[in-house]
Amino acid sequence: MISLTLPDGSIREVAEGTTGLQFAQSIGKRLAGDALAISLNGRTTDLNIPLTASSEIRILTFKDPEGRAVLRHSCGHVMAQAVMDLFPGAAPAAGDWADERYFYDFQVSRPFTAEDLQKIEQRMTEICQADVPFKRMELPADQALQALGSTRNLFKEEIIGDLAGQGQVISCYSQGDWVDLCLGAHVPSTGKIAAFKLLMTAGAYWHGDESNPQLQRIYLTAFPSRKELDEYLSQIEEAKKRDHRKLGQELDLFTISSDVGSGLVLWMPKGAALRFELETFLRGKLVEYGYQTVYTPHIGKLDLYRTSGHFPYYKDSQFPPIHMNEHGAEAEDSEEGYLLKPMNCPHHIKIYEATPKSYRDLPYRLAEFGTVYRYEQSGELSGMTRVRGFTQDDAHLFVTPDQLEEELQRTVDLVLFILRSLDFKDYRIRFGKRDPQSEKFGGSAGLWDRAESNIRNVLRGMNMDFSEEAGEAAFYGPKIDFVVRDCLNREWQLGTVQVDYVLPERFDLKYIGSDGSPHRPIMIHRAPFGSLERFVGILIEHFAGAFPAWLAPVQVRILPVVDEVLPYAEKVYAACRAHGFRTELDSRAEKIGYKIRAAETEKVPFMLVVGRREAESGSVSLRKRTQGDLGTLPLEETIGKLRGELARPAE
RNA sequence: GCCGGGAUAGCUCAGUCGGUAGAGCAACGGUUUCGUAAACCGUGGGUCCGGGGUUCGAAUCCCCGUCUCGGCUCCA
Repeated sequence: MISLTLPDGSIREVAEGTTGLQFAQSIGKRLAGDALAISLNGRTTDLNIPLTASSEIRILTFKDPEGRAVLRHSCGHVMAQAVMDLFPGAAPAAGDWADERYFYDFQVSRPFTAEDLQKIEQRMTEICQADVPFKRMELPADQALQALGSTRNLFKEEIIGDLAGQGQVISCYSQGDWVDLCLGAHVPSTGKIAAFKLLMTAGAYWHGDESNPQLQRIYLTAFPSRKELDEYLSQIEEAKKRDHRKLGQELDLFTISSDVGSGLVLWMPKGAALRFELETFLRGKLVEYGYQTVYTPHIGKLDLYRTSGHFPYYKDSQFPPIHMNEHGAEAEDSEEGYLLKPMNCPHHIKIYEATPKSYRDLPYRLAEFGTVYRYEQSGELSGMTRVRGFTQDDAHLFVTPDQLEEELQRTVDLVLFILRSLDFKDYRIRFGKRDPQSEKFGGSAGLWDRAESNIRNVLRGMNMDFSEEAGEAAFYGPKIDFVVRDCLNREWQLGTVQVDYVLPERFDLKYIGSDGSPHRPIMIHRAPFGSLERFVGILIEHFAGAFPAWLAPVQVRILPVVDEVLPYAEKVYAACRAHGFRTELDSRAEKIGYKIRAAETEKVPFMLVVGRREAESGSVSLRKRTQGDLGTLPLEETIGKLRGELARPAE
C-alpha cells in the first residue's frame, strides 16, 4: 500500500500500481470524468501511469492551469498528426503553450492558408472522435529516433541529441500509429478534447533566433466543451472593442498619418487634453518628491551618444544621423553630426556637469517630459503602444551610494502611486537583470552585481512580488519594469526604474564628498508612465474609453432641450468653462434623446440638460453617464458638485 | 527586418463571372421646438492605397511599392 496526500491534507491508502484515473474514480465519478492529468509532488503526470510511491497528489481538471495546459498540449499533438496526414512533406519542429494558447511550428513548402486550417480542423475532429489513447514510451536516444518514424526530422534529431547529451530520459507519446517526441503529460485519449479551434498562423524562427530558418506556426486553443470555447471566442471579440486604435479613432483622441510618418503620433485636441491632465497630475508630484524640471533639445551631437554608448549599441534602431558640421554644411567627415535623441540621459548628465557638485547637492533630481526618437522595426509598430517618436516622463537622479536604496524606494513608491491613482491593479513587476552570456551589457560584472543587489534589497524591503529575468536589463544597468497587458493580451512595459553605475563612469561624473575628495555618483533613471503615448494607449483600453471624470477630454456637455433656451445654455456653458471644466455645448436642432445618446456614446461623464423649467429657475438637470438623471439643482450648487467630481486624485 | 492577411465615401462595410461604384451611420440643407440613449425629408461626398502590366474593357486578374493588421524577432 502507498499513501496519497490530497490538497486538503487528507491521506488515502491505495494499492501500489493504482493509476491516477483509478484513484480519481475512487473519489468520485464526476471527478474521474473531468480529470485530465494528475500532479504528483508538483509534477504534472499522465492519469494512466501506475503510482508506485507515497506522494502528494492533485487531480488536475480544466479548472487547474496545469490541466488546461495538458488539454491544449494534447490538442497540439492531434494538430501535428492532422498536419502530417494532410501535408506529408511537413516537418513538425516544436510546440509550446503561452497563456490560453498552444502552438506548434512546422517546416512546410508553403505557408498554411485559411483553407488549409479548415481541412486540418476537420481531420483533427476525426482524430478526436476516434478517441485514440495517448501512450507514453521512455526510450534511449537511438530507439527514440526509430520510434518517431515519419515524425523524425532534423529538428527532432537536434532535440534528441541535446537531451541525450544532458543524459536525460527521452520520452515519446503515440496516439495510434503516430508518434511524437514529448515530455508530457497528456490526456488519456484524444476523445477528451471536446472543443478546439485553430486561431491563427504566423511565421516563427527555429529556437526563436532570427538567423535560423523561419517555420510556420499554428496557434490553437481547446476547451472541455463547445460552450466554453464559444465563450472564450466571444470574450476575445468583446475585448477587441476596447482596442485603443479603434477607440482612439472613434473618440478623436489621436491619429497617425502616413504623410507624417509611420509610428509618429498626432495628438488630437481630445487626446491632448487627456495627456495634458496626466502631465499636470505628475508635475504636482514632482515638486513633492523634490525633482527640478529641465528642458533640453531634441538633438545632440553624435559624439555625445558615442560616449553614452547609445549610438553604438542601438545603431540599427535609430533614425540615421544628420551629418553636418559646425557651419551648417553637410559634413565631409561622416563621423561628424547630430542624432535625434534616443534617450534624455546624456542631456541631463550635461546639466549635472554644468556646475560642480558636492555631496550636499545630492540627491540631484532632474525631470523632463522628454521626447525621444527611435527607428523601431516596421513590423513592430502598433498604434500608440509601439511608436517611433514618444515622450518619456523621464527623470535622472544623481545620488551617493548611501542614498541609493532609499531613493530607489521613493521612485518605486511614485510609480505605485501613479498606478494606484489610475486604478491599475493588473500589472506585474519584472526585475530585469544582465545576461552574463550576452555581450550586450556594458560595465564590469562587479558594478552589475552591486546594482542588482540594490534592486533586490529594495523590492524585498517593500515586500513586492516580482520575477527576476536575465537579459531584460538595459545595457547600462538592471531595472524594475511595471508590465501590463493590452486588450489582445500582449504585454507592454509602462513604468520603469533603473539603476546605473555605468553612465556615471563613461561620463566620468563626480561630486566632492565630505572628505573633500571626488567620488562617483550613481544614477537612477525612472519614468512612472514610461512613454506618454504607450501609457495613454493602455489607459484607453483600461477604461474602454470611459475615463474617470478628472481625465475625460470633455467633462461636461450642456444639452439644451429647445432653441428658445440657448441664451441660458450659453450662460451655463460659460459658467462651467470659467470654473475650468472642459465643457461643450450641443446646440444642434436635435431632440434631447438624441443629444443624450450622443453624449453617452462619446463617454462624456456629465450632462447638463437645460429646458424652459431650468432657464426660468436658474437651475440645471444633472445627468451622469451610465447612471442617468440625478435630478434638478440650482446652477451654483451643480457647479460646486462638479468641482468635487472633477478634481484630480490626491493622497 | 521576416512570414502571412488586408486596403472601396469621414466611419463600418457590400460590390456576383472582368462590363459606367452601393448601403447604414456621420456631414450638410430644410421641416419639426421636442424633457433624459437614435424625429422626418432631401443633398453632397470616391485617385476603389500608389505605380506598372494583361484585356475591347480592371475595384475585380498579374507584378512592384506604400501603409496597415496578426504573429516572429527586436525594444536604451
